[in-house]
Amino acid sequence: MPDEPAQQGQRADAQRNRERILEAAGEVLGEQGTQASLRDVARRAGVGLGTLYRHFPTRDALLETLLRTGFDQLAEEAGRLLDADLPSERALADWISEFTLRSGTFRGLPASLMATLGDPDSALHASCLAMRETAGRLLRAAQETGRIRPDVDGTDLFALANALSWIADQAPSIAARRDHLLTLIMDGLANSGAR
Amino acid sequence: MPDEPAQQGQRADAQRNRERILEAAGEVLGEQGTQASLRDVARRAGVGLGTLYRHFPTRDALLETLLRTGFDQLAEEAGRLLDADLPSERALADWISEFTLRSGTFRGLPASLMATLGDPDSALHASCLAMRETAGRLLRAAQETGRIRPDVDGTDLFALANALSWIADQAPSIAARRDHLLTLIMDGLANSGAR
DNA sequence: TAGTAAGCGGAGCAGCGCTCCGGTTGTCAA
DNA sequence: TTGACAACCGGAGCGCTGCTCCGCTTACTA
Repeated sequence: MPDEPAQQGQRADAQRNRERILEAAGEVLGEQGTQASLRDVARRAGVGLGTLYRHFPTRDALLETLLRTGFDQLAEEAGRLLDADLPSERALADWISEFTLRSGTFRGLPASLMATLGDPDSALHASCLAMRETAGRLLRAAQETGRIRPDVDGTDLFALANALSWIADQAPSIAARRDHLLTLIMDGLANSGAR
Repeated sequence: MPDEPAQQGQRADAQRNRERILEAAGEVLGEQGTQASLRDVARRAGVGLGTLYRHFPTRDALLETLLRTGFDQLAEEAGRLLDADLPSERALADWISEFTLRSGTFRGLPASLMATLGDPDSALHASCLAMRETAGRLLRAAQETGRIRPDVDGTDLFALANALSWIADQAPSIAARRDHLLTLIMDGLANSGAR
C-alpha cells in the first residue's frame, strides 16, 4: 500500500523531510493557527527553512496538503448524505455542521478558505472547489424538494458556512452558540412558502 | 466650538501631530486595511514612529479614535429607528445594513471588532459595547412585537452583523451578494410562528 | 529671556516571509 | 565497490514588521 503518491521518485531523505514537515506543520498550525510562523514549523521539523519552502513553495501549498484528506472526506460525507434517508434540509444542515466543526481545527482557517474564492491560483483553490461542488449538489437536491429557497447558490452556502466557522473562531465565548446560530441560518435558508 | 476635548492641555505641536496622525491613519487604513503598517502611517503623517506610539499606544487605541464618531452615529441611528414609524423587523434590518456598510470602510474591520468580544482591555471594547447595547434595545423592541425570534441576544446579533461584513470584505465578487445574504439572515431571525 | 517639562523621532531589537547558493549526500551506472 | 553527479539541504541575508528606549529639541511659563 503506497502512501501519498505525490512524493514518489524523490530521494529517501527528501521524502522523510516532507513527512516531518507535515507532521510539525499540523502541530504548529494547531497551536498558532494558519498564520503561524513557518520558521517555527521548520524548526519543529528539525529542518532548514529552505527545505520547507522547496517542499511547499507557499503557505497555501502546505495548507492544501494538510487539508486535502479533510476536503475529500467532506465531499464523501456530502455524497453519503445525498443517498441517506433524510429530509433534504436536514442533510444540508448536517453537512454544514460537519464543515464548521472541521474548520475549527486551525484558527484562521475560515479566512484562508474564503480567500480562495478570489484567488484561483491558490493551491487551495482546486481542492476547495471540488468540495464546494459536491456540497452544491447537496444544496440543489434540497432546493428541488422545495425545502430550501431557490435564490441561494453554492457560493452563498460556502460563504455562510465559513462565516459561521469564523464567528466560532473569533472568541471562545461565542463558539458555544455555534449550533444555535446554525439553526438560525438554516431557518433563513428555508423556503418559507410564499415569498 | 472646541473640537476633541481629549487633546486639551497638550502642547500645540503635540496636538498638531495628533491630528496629522489621525488624518494619515484614515488614509492608510483606507488603502491597506486595519492591519496596515504603522510605520506607513507615521511616514505619511510626517512624524516619527515614537510619536505615533506615544499618542496611540496600541493599534486598537488608534482605531478606536478613528471609529468613535462612527460608533456614536450608529448608536444615534439605532435611537432614531426605535422612534421611527417602521415595522420593528424593518428597523432592525436597516440598522444591520447600515452597520455592515460602515464596517466596510476598512478591510479587516469586522475581525477587529469581533476581537473586542474576547478582550475587555481593548481600547475598542468600551465604545463598541456602548453601540452594541443601543442596538440591543432595537433587537428587544423587535422581539417584543413578536416579529423576531426570542432566542437571540445582542451578542448573536453583533456576531451575525460582523459575519456579514466579513463575508463582504473577503472577496469583491461576493460583496455584491451582501443585501441578498442580509435578507437571508433576517429571515432566519424572523419568528416564524410555531417553533 | 531663561529654565524646564513635555514632546520628538529614529536607532535598535527581535521576529517575520521569502530567496539564493555553497556545501552535502543519496543514488545509480560502471 | 566506487565514483560522478543530480538532487537536496540549510541557513545567511534582505527588506519588512511591531514596539521600546533615550538623547535631543522645542513650546510654554514664570
